[in-house]
Amino acid sequence: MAAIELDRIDLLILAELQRSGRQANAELAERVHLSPSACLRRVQRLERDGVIAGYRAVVEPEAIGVGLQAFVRVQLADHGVEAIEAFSRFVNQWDEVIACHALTGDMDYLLHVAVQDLEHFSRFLLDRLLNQAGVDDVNSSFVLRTVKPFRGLPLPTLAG
Amino acid sequence: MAAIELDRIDLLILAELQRSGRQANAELAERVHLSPSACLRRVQRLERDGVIAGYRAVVEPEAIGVGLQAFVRVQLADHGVEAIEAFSRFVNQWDEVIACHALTGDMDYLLHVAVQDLEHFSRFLLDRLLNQAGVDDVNSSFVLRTVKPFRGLPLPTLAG
DNA sequence: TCTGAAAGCGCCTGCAT
DNA sequence: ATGCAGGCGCTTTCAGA
Repeated sequence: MAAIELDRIDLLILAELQRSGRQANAELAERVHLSPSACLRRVQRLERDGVIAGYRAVVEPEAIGVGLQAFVRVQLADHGVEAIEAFSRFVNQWDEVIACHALTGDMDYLLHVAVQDLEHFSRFLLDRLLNQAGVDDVNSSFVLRTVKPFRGLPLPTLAG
Repeated sequence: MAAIELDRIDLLILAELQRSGRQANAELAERVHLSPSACLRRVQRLERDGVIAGYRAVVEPEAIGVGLQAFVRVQLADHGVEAIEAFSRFVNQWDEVIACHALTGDMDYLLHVAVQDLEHFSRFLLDRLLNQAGVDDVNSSFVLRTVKPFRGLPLPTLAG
């Protein structure tokens, strides 16, 4: 999966599509100094090879009523395979959890949570996370300010 | 900015575009049971009002050599306005930092870091974060597994 | 591989409802 | 607000280098 050759132009295309994923192929072609047909073939190849996994609209949280985000560090009560898989199923079906990673360190998981307000978060924490998921300990931190929003992954050679 | 009325169809459109941001307008229109022109108008309005902030290609980390991700909790040495702004400038210009939030709790910031490998991370930590950014203390956790990748924000009414 | 041309399709503006 | 119709631009395929 990691043995796909990407040349300089591929990386330029990826950088452009991470920045602006819906620009017309003609425009993209001009930016990377290629003809539209050659550019399209490269994009389609990147999609087929799974380098580009998809495209997503970036939605402004406040516009849809997401007024509070939190990062919740979680430790499970039971580290058996079944408990781990059950926890994975739960976080995948809860919409408030917008991302979840298993981490090294003294806590097992880091959850990125998006909710309307503190009351919504409280319900999520008490009714769902602490009640259903087999969780032993949680540690919540609320987002005060987004210093750097996600704008895409760093690309080799183009990066510093 | 938060006083924009979104009806049920707007939310359906947002859900669709978060899932698949580059689908043709005709396809989107059919999915939300609208004519293409009516659908396009709504999408353009959502873009103009800033509800849709943009579109982004989703790139597979491993395909571009990002083999290690980490979450780094950071405490600043100095909490003056200048030190805070300097830190913000640094994380915004470092490509390895793919997201950064100021948090409540005993640490000031949470950095989401994407690098090639542990050696790359080591250079980032020692040369950049600890050396230049006015940092007092750091706590790094590495991503073992992504249990739930980011797939978009939760939308009211459509969510549970 | 790329470029260039030709054909088909979808976008996007009118205007009417 | 939605739907319909037209011009226009883009996407996409196919030869040729």
